[in-house]
Amino acid sequence: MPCNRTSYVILGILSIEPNKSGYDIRKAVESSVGYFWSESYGQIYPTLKQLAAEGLIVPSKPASAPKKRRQEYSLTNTGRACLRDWLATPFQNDPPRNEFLLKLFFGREAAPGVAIAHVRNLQQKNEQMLATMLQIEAFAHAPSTQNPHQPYWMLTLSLGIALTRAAIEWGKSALEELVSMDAVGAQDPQSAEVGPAAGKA
Amino acid sequence: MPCNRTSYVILGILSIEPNKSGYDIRKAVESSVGYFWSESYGQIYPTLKQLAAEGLIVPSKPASAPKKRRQEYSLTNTGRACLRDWLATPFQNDPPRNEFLLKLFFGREAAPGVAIAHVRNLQQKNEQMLATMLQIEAFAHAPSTQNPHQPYWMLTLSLGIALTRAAIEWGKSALEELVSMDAVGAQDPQSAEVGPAAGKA
DNA sequence: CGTGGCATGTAAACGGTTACATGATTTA
DNA sequence: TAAATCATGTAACCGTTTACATGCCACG
Repeated sequence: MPCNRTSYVILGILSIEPNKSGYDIRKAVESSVGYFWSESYGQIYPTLKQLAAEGLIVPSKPASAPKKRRQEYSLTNTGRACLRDWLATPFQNDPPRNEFLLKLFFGREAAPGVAIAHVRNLQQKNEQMLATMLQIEAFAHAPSTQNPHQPYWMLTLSLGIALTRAAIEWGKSALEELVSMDAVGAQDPQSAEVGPAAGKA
Repeated sequence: MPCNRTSYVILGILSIEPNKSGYDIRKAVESSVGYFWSESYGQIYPTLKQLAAEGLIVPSKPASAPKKRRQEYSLTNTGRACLRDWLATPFQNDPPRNEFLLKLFFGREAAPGVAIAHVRNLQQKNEQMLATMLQIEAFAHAPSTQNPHQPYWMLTLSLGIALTRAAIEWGKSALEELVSMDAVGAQDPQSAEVGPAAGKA
């Protein structure tokens, strides 16, 4: 009866590939869902104990090298059922927290070049991210891997690519706008009403 | 010397419009940066005390109605300097946590219609969000409001619009793909049935 | 007079990161 | 044998949400 997301991430990873240790799971999270999720050891190890106590996973020693100080886990049937239940319930995304947008929103208060620097910084990160995502996509298009999960993985990847591309396009015009604002010149701060958004029905 | 983001959000809001209470600040956050930030009373009220103790804001009674049980605050010079310092330092966005993408990633484990339902759910949310954002944009284009902050606010808005549009476009093709996957799966006698519950090693 | 909104706060619980501690195993 | 990496775990701390408690004020 877990309710925290860490549990489900672990169950999900183990549903794809059993016999993983806490260490493995962390690596797997990083390299698979790393662009939209993360887990730390401080979460993983206690949660593994808890899941085992609840019977959703079972510990086992590695068959190949049973002497190693290494504890592997696999899904039980109830664990798999639990994962499926969670998958079938509506998602609820966390309230977004974007420090970049926050600094841009208050950008008027800062020195003229500050917002520009932030946008350039974001552009750089996004371009790098796009490049690696495209690499992954290209690699996945190779006909070698026939994996039943692949279509779902590709969908998450293509959303990432689409969003990053949109952000980069936005960044280009935002930079133009900010540069032209700088050229026009700075004015002294005044109070005004706080906006926008609000519509607030 | 604050370092938590709540402090800076409060300073930022007060930099735009002084003489706000904790209650006001919460409303202002919701209606201005609400699409990419949020603060709860449990954060705001203690932080206000702390900021006042540090001399970054000053409490005052409302001039119009000094009898009201209401504590307003305004920025001090050091408070404004502190805000500016923070604005000038590089942003670092939180590791993203997207439950939708998580459920999509593990979608193969669920019943066939589950991923489709999630995407449709997301589409609906995004379309509604886009509509309200466009409304705000239209409203802001009215020549009435001449506000020095407006260009920065509009930039955050236009990023929101761009990202949401991209997500909606992605959603359309994702739905097509998922529907066709379902159709193929239904035809294929072996992969049609249960997922990896019985099989899948 | 009662309801709903304004307004301020606090305590508990939760989720999560970070830093630390420890030691085994592999490889150079 | 030294260094890197595999591997497990814990304790402290931080940020955040939630639920709760309180009471004022305006309006019908």
